[in-house]
Amino acid sequence: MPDQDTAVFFEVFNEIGIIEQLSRALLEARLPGGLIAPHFTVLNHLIRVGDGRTPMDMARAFQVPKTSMTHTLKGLVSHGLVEFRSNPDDGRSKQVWLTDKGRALRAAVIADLGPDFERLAAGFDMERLAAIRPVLTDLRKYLDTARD
Amino acid sequence: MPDQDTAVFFEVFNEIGIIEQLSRALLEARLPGGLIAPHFTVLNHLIRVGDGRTPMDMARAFQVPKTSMTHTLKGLVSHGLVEFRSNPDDGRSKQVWLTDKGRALRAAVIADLGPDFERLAAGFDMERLAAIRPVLTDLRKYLDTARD
DNA sequence: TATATATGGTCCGATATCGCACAAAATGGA
DNA sequence: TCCATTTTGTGCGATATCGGACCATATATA
Repeated sequence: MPDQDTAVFFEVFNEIGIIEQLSRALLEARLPGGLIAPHFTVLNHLIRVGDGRTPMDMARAFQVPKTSMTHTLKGLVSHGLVEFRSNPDDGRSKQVWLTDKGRALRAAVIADLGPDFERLAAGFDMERLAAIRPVLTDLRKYLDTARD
Repeated sequence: MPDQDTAVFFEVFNEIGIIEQLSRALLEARLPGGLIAPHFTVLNHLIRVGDGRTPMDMARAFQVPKTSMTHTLKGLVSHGLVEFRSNPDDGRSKQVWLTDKGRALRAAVIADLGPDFERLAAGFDMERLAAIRPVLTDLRKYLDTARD
């Protein structure tokens, strides 16, 4: 029988897993053909933390194998949404930079999601949602640092 | 520029996506070889809502294509964790039942996660985590009904 | 400096995910 | 009842994910 704290984690992670699947479906419904959630996630990450990250930086940030990141980036490059530049500080690695097309696509997808979110906001208490955001942010940061 | 409500949804879904990836890594580190998160998720779902669901029931519950569910269930059957029974009410479909081995495995994995969660609980304010759980549950239910 | 070890990225093969098409069975309407 | 439509599950091919191996480069150590 799990104790109280572990039960809370278990239940929270379980709910988060289901919500992630549902929200991913919402997102992918607005992505152009050939792009899936991981592609958008990378574009978004590069906006949030800034251009010029290396593939390994992002593989670690998303806790995915570096081979998966290679593959995702290859898709983004082939669509002209990001570009590689050599890393002046480290000959082994590359930097990933957004193209104008990449920035524009991210903005367009977010704009397209607007009506979806508007519709959802009409049926849910947004005060409660806004209230949990800081906790989720802290939890995300905590889990991110707690893995070693 | 997205309005306030859509921004909240966007940020919450973004945090949830990252937390899901991190928590999935925690889970899969405790699963025996050959099993990945979707396998465990199915076992867990069958405990939560009860045995005897059909593959389509679960594909809908997880918002996953039915072909993906077929594949996941095939893996669980091959490991002896669930079994199919014919559906007396509908000749097209099957029912999925947990085996003793399946129930035991789920319990063992949860037990193995205990220490991980204990360690995490030591560094995070569990009051705040417990407080967001009902909101996540309501959000999950809301999103689940809002898709049509 | 010379060498061993660690790290970044890619290739390759195995498994997972998913859209499409199909067959079997159920449902609904004439 | 008959037939069209819907629904459930699976086979198949294309893409995604991931572990292991590998090379190039950086870092640590003697």
